[in-house]
Amino acid sequence: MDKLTISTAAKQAGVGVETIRYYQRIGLILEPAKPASGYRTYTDQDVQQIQFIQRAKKLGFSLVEIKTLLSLGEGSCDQTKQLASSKLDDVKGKIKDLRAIKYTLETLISSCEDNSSNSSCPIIDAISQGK
Amino acid sequence: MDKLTISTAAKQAGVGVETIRYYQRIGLILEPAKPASGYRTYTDQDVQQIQFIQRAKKLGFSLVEIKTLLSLGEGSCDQTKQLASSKLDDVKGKIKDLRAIKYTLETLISSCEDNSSNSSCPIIDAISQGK
DNA sequence: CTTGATTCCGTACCATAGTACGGAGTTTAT
DNA sequence: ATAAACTCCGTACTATGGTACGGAATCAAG
Repeated sequence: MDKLTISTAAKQAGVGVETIRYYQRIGLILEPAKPASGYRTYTDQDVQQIQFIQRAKKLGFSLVEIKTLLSLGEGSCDQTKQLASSKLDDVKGKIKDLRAIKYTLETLISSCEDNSSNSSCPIIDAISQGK
Repeated sequence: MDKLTISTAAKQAGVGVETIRYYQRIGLILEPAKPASGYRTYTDQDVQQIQFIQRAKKLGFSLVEIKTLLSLGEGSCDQTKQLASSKLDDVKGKIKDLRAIKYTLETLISSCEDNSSNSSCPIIDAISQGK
């Protein structure tokens, strides 16, 4: 089970053909050499690599970061760990920001629930006044 | 203190001139009428509206959603509340996703700390294997 | 051997929220 | 009154992660 066409490889990796081409365009994966005549062929390794990219994406890594991850490979555990740690910091920061937003929205929504007036809106008022 | 130039208005609202023009282009705010000759003038109300937009952005609303918020105004508290509630749901969903990512990253990083090998990396291995 | 599906490749387009550029007109300061 | 600074306006470009299009080449099936 090697020698896949691009559409078969895409199907196996769970992405679209255009996504593979896009990854090739930005240098995230290599284009298999083109045979003298005919279509390029993909291997299981290629599929694995695309799946690696998809899983790294789910962890919040950007394609640029994933490029670094791929270039580091197995042999640079320390640098890889640093990348993951800085991503973890990002994630923690985002969670903190979102929790503040969540709290504010909850407050605004409940102030709206206590509102009997039909000519004013506490949410609009609050945003207008700078909270 | 009315009759501001665009750069004064921008400064007061805490945005760039180009941001004001951009908001006008997408119909988020109105361009003041152009006097027969000379520069358009902005009022304190215009500045207030730009600040409203900035505050709504900080709550996670997109410019399209803010457009709706502005068109609803004071008189549609119910619809405004619905918009805020659905935004709250978004935020909660994002927090949940980020917490899962945070947990995974923490696990990966600590597995890296226990790693003495210099020829393999548990993070890379985990992403390769689909966790 | 012809038809239909696939591939290849370059280029353009989508959303989002701006930022930059360039030339012409206007205003302000000296 | 002239130079510097600001405004106006349209258009293009930025980043991110793809998606779409169109024509030519190639492959697979009948």
